Amino acid sequence: MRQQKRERHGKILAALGLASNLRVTDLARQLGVSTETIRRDFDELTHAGMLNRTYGGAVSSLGASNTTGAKQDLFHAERQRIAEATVTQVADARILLIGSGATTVRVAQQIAAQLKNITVVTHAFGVAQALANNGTIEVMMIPGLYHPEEASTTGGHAIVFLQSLYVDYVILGASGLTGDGPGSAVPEIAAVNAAMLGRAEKCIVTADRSAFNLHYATRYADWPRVSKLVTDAQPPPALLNTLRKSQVELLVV
Amino acid sequence: MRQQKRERHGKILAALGLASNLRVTDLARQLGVSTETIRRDFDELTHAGMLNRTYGGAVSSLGASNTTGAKQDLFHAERQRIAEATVTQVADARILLIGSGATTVRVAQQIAAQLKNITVVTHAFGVAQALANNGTIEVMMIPGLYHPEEASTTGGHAIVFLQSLYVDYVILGASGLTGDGPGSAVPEIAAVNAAMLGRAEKCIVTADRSAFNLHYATRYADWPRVSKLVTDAQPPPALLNTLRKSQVELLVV
DNA sequence: ACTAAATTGTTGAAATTTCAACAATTGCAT
DNA sequence: ATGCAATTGTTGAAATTTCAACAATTTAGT
Repeated sequence: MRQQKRERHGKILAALGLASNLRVTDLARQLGVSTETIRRDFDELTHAGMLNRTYGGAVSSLGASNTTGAKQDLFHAERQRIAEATVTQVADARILLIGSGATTVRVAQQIAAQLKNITVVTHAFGVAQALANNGTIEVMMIPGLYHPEEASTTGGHAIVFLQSLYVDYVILGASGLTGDGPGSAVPEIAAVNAAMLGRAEKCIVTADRSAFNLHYATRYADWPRVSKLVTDAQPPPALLNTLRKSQVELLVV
Repeated sequence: MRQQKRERHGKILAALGLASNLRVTDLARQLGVSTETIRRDFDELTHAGMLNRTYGGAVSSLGASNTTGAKQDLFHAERQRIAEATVTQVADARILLIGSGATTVRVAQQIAAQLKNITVVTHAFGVAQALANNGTIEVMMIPGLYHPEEASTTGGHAIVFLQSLYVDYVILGASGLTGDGPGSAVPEIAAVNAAMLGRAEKCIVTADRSAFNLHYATRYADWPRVSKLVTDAQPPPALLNTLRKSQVELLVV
């Protein structure tokens, strides 16, 4: 009967692929064994790191939680400081645009906590949901093709929509910062960022130190068009020089 | 106090991003409210299609379809049957519109599992995220004001955007089905639904039996404009009669 | 066939969750 | 301020799960 156990474990894992969460009782009936057997199976599979227990059941440990989890934690504290500093820069805003990325979502959470009675236009799902907490903020979603990895809308519809806007500030993230300008690893996002850039009085770029000197094909702006750069470490000398020449206000937190 | 509720819902959603599964008890202690409050929050967020209940907790609905939990979500199995039946009705579609609600999110999950190379236009975050995994489906988000409780876009921008579309099918949910027509509990959603209705060759309404004879102020359609109704139980006689007179094709699964 | 070990089932009590009904509180409009 | 509606808290009983202990069954090796 040793083999039946392996078979069962395989079935359990397969079932987890179909259903995000399983219940001890259902699985016992489904596989024709007692609930205690399933419970013991869960224990073993949990120990092997294949699933996580819930009260009465189990969920896959391969869920969406760990996709970006580790990466986000890496600069968690830094992003928090960047977000807090960025919010102080837009305290007088009445309407603003916010781009996509881990840092901008953090900024949105800070805005939700500190500002009131403003309007935010965004193409990032995470930003919209972060701002929804605050009942006094109106959130406008930009149309477009949904981009799963960035959880944002992109494409022509997004860019056309932006043409009819003009706001106080635009807050953008960046995965790369070079002498040429800020860039994004995702071309579709870069295109939307570029379109956003022209639609605001002032442009604030936020990025942590990991973006320094990272070069991506899709640069979305020239430095002279950027008003402020908020980051968590002193940029390398060459970049620093370009920033000064381009009159970009630098904020290191 | 309405604001605290939205805040909590946002925190719950955020917590789901960190931990793939949450427990009612933990969340209650963490947010400093009673377990019953969390339970009610879960109910509402489930209705919006943002999460799935487990015994004692909840998991993100972004995973896959959930074949368990008859008692957890009272109409879980029914919704699954409705979703499966609905997909068979649109198997020949090349482009379709999908509305918001727990049932339509489930339909989207089924579509992601079964259809390929189609375009879906939606205003519901949950629908977009459900379809994202299937690499062959193009998802277009409708612009508009973000509505936290329904996790959908609404308002004038959404309705104007819809005017430029014409698709094969539109799939809508309904919180109430009366002799007058299908209705939504949320006026903003009803307005978008009404706008969607005119932009498709055929209109399919999906609703579980709990919607029968529920009357809301915001009816979004007359029955003659509905092509099919997919539900899980025989409607009451009066409604049945109206459906027949209005030539609504009825599908009970 | 026999034994020892592993696996699985059974049972009842304890812990936890759910559910419904009702009370208390809060927010908002008149 | 007053009243109404929405939100939240409280309570106790019912349903469900967990846990530990023990019994029954199956497997593997000799």
